[in-house]
Amino acid sequence: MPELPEVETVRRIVDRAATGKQVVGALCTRPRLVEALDTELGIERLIGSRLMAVERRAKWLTLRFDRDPQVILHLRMTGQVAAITPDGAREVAGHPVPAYDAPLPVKSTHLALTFDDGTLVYLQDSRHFARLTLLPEVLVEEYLTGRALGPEPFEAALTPALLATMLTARGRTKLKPLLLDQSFVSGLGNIYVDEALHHARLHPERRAGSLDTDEIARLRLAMRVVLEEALPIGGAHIHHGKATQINGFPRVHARKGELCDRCGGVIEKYTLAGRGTYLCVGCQPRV
DNA sequence: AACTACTCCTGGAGGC
DNA sequence: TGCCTCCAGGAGTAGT
Repeated sequence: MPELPEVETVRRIVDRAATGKQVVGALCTRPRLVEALDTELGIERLIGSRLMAVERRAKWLTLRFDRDPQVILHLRMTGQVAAITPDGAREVAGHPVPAYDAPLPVKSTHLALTFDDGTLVYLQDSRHFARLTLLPEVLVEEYLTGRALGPEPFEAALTPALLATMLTARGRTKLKPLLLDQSFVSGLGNIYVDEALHHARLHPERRAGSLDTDEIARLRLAMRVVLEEALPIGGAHIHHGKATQINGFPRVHARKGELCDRCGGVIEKYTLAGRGTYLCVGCQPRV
């Protein structure tokens, strides 16, 4: 599922392919994908606009144009973005379905932007959860602020001391649902929470307030490490509950029944907070 | 504050 | 092969 590394990969792809170029065609085949705030609805209103920057905050992308409306995009669970440049080169990121080398567009291609040099940007979303918001520039910041996003794990502001304070404030909450809560820390989703907790050798049901100083430091480092190692490989490669390991990642998620690379323990799966949760019984003790 | 349940939605997997 | 059922979960909201 698109989490911070996958969304950052999408950001880089769209930025490389289309920043500085002008929209000459905009087509949306599924009206519910697009919502408009304080502005007229209609993706075709982007025609004539020049893309100035592609920004990311947690899992939210902002496409900045030289005139309104601006675009905020969230891929949710099954969003996928592809950019095809005039030389035929293609870059794809996000959800693995459809296959990255599938001919495009496909049935689930709901949005197509054409730029002035012929570059195409497609949005696929088989389950229709992705949302694209059109809004005036003056509302972009307010919209993102309204998401009440906590700090991203990379932010310098997220010091061990701050994390300790935050954990204390949510002392009775189990780590897994807490790390999934975007208002606590932002950017992690189900995959990276499992990976971070495994890296930190912490059980997903540990209470936030029960961590000692060393464990807090481990958790902080772990969140950074798992995101960092996923970025160069374009995020996790998980398809139908099976992980394809690249450079040893992911280490637990979608690896039920396999053995932990670190301790040789068995990786188990169960449901916690309504989410498929993977952990190593060897190195993530309950206590 | 913490937790559960529900909504959005479809494609693929598994059962028979 | 074909039908059926179930499951996957990011964010938002509502209810306990």
